[in-house]
Amino acid sequence: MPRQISAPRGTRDLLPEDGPAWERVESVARDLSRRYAFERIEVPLFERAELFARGLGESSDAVEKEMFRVSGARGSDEERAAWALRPEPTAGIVRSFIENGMHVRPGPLRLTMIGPMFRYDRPQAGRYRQFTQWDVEVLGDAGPAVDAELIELGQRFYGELGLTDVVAHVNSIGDAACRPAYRQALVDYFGAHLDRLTDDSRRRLEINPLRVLDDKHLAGDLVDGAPRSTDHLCDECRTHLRGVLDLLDALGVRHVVDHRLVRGLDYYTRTAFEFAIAGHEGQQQALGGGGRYDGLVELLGGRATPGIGFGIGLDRTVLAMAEQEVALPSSAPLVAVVGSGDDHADRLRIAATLRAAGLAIRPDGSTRKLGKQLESAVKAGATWAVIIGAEVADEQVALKNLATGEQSNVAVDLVAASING
RNA sequence: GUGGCCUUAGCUCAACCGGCAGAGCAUCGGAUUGUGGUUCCGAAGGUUACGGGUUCGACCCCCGUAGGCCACCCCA
Repeated sequence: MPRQISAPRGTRDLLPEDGPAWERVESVARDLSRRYAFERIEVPLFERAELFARGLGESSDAVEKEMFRVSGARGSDEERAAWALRPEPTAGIVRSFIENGMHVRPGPLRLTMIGPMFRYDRPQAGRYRQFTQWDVEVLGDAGPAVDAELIELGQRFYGELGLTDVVAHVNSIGDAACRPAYRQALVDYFGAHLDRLTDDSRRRLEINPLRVLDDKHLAGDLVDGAPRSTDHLCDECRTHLRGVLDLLDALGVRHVVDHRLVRGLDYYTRTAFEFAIAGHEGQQQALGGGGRYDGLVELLGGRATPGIGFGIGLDRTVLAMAEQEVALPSSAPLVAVVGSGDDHADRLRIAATLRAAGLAIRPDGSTRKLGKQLESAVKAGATWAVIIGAEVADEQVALKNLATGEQSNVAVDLVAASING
């Protein structure tokens, strides 16, 4: 017996019973993408590692310790270390935007994608090394209206899935004009309380002071006394944030201003937001997040173009739906086609006819007795059975409702209407 | 990357102090040749995660590895 091989750490298989919830989540995401006029884009699952290092920032966790390196079979060590699986979608999409000269397209450009992301992190419930995100990006729109529109879109997504208790956390972390002063204010403040910081935070204070605010070990009074980014915004950033918040109020979108929300990636400017679910204080409460990245396109070599987007974690969304026991819409009826003896030609012929009429058909391929075939049909989730007998000579079959047991002879042409009626 | 708990049949779990690995559910087959769900009978399913060690003897004790869960770090 060969040794058994198991799935890589931090990955899992989606099994047939997981299908309906994922179908639901993906179909709502796709339908909202359509209704919000996003166009589909696909970019590679791996890129040059340098793209992520430059785009997300060397000091971001995703680059510093979660980069999932891949190597080609040939080439120098240098070449083989040059690739990484994407930890998030934005850098690749912006790369594609620049590379394909998309700035000449009529803007603003609204792009969307659903696909797997990879982070070499320690696995935990709701945290995987391969996970799936629904991503939307808008390039070429600097105004606050699009910020509000995206936050509203995220909230609508959860709402349409039946997830309650999702709150949008919103903050502004300023831009190139005002962030340096805010950084300095944080350095001054936390520098005066070095003894109360963790080692990690002391290190962050030098590399990226904003992220000290992320530290959950920070004492409450230290947090309350810390400088707030919203108090250090330049006029443009303050006006922008005001605009976003006013629009959210006008739209009735549930949100809170969260002064500790700074986001882990370096490319964000101004608006940062996160969708958090209640009841997960601390842990994996972030179902999705995003923000504005007005400097990223230029940073990656394109002409200056404002951008904003979000990524929503579909794994955590599915998990939250299971926890809250959200009901899934009932699926289309499944019809089994059963018969007796070796009448498979009739079974398959009628199955094809019914499929052409749009029904989901599961023909029984066995020669087992009818009772066994019906039993297996029920176990497979069929709600109707088409039983083929002598009447097939007149293009008639017995149509049985497996829930009620009712049965009657119906012309093959009328089966679909009988079931759907 | 740090720490704690855990791993026995597909699933949920038993197995006394170290003495022949079991049950329920699920699966498959059968209960006088055309109708399922209940019931009854039966079958199959295991290198006890993997590798070493101690012992006459290891699911059980020791070491290592892998994986899972939880809490950190951080995030989706």
